[in-house]
Amino acid sequence: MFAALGDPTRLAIFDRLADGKPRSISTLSDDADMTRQAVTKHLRVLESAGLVQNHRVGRESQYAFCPDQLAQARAYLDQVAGRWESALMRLKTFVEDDDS
Amino acid sequence: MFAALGDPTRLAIFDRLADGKPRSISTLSDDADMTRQAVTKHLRVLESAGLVQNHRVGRESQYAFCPDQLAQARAYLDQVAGRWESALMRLKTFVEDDDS
DNA sequence: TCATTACGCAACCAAAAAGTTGCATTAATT
DNA sequence: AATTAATGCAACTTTTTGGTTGCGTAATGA
Repeated sequence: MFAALGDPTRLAIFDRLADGKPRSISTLSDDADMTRQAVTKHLRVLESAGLVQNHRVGRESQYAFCPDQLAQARAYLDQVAGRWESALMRLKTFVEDDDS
Repeated sequence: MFAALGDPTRLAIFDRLADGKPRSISTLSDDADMTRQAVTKHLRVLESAGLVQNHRVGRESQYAFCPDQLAQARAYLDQVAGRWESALMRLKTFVEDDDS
């Protein structure tokens, strides 16, 4: 998941789709300075990371933002931050105890 | 930053350092099934992403958790989630207006 | 002092990732 | 029916990345 967002191109696409509007591959390719195939590959990566969803309509395949994994990433970061905070707390307590 | 956490080995190291205790390179290498040099490289990547800090003490260099960038990542994800939420709101309003 | 421990640097290698090109296919348009 | 627009598939090239090995150096300890 972090790996999927780790590429600047993919992060840009992801960021762009965060407004909720689904977009076709060619639409997304238009203002990316690379081939449609390259964009397609990136979209597949984002999709298999669960960050984006695809469904085909007519002759074009629409990619849309998918919030589930995003929430999971936030939860993980929160958990890490929590561990760090409580470690700080223990350190503070230790220092205070030592001080008395 | 996402790229730095995108590698499983680096994520493991980062996660391990989240308890606040600084650790030396060799300590971190001991229970990683790879060379010390490989671990060193990963630590450098984490450091240049601002996720970890290094300071040398005696003959060993201690790497410690660094919360700043973590907070920034959380802020970004929150912002994206926020955009998504408000997009949902607008859609809901639109549907309701359309419904009346 | 001499061995050992912890590290840095640089070259090297293999595998994966990013991107391209060419061609085939399906759907929409006229 | 013929053309065009949107995509898929596959092979290929080029960088990047993850990892190793070899060697040199600074700090520790006996």
